[in-house]
Amino acid sequence: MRDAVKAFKALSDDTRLRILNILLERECCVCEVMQALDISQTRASRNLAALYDAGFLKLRKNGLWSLYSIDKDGMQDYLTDLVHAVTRTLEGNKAVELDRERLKKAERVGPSCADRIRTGRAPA
Amino acid sequence: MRDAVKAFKALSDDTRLRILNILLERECCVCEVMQALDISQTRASRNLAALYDAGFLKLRKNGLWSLYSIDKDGMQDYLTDLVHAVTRTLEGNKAVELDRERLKKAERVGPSCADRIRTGRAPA
DNA sequence: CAAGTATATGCGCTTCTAAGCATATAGTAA
DNA sequence: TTACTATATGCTTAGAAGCGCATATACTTG
Repeated sequence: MRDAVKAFKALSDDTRLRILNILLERECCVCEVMQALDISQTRASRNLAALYDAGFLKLRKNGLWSLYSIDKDGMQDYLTDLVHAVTRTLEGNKAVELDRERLKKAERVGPSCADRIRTGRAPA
Repeated sequence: MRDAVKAFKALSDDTRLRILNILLERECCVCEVMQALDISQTRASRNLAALYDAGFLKLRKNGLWSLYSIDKDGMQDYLTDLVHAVTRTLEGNKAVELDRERLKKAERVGPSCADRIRTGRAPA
């Protein structure tokens, strides 16, 4: 039961549902998540870790990048059910559509650069 | 999205998953929940309220009793999906089976009496 | 090797949650 | 009405969660 509680906890947060949403689109590195959701590096990293710990995601390292994606094959069956439920709850949601838009424009650049994109500040 | 988060929050707790489990068996009043899960009146009442607020339960008042049950018909579709997912996560769980056993022996008596049953203390 | 970069994490702060105790509320019964 | 009973709730406290800052870690490149 601990695992089930953990899974539901992982989904009981706005940020993490939004992350799941963009990962349903495609595999992302941390800095792409930052840009798509317009959030800080710490926040992106920590919430990805939470989804990973709960068993929803898999991680592939490529050089400096941590590439997270939904672990469609490795996931427990009941987690797959939950992801479907999430998909349904997010249908037609505005915030979630905006995240998808920003994801399209996201570049695979690091946190400092991504942060400039986020905040609109000029390069140092 | 607020509602979805609320639903997942409602399910991200041991006690509430156990409550859902016994309500899948049958409609219960608060004191039966106390006895089945071996928990206090406050705890039973508050957690039932949380599941109710999230839209999983319906409430029927009969005299002094508040009778809670899973709102199979009135529930949003995605909540139904979640209840199914819960069912699968609880399959074969020992704690949950014990709750079901205790539910069979539970009597529709009030908190003070139920508390004696729970704690094994002699009547005052 | 040193410098640079993408991500993870320790610490601290703030906010949220769970649940106990005591009490309020509402229905019942004499 | 008063006494009793089932449930809800205000107040409080202990613990957990979310996240920012600074820093550590790990990989890459010169």
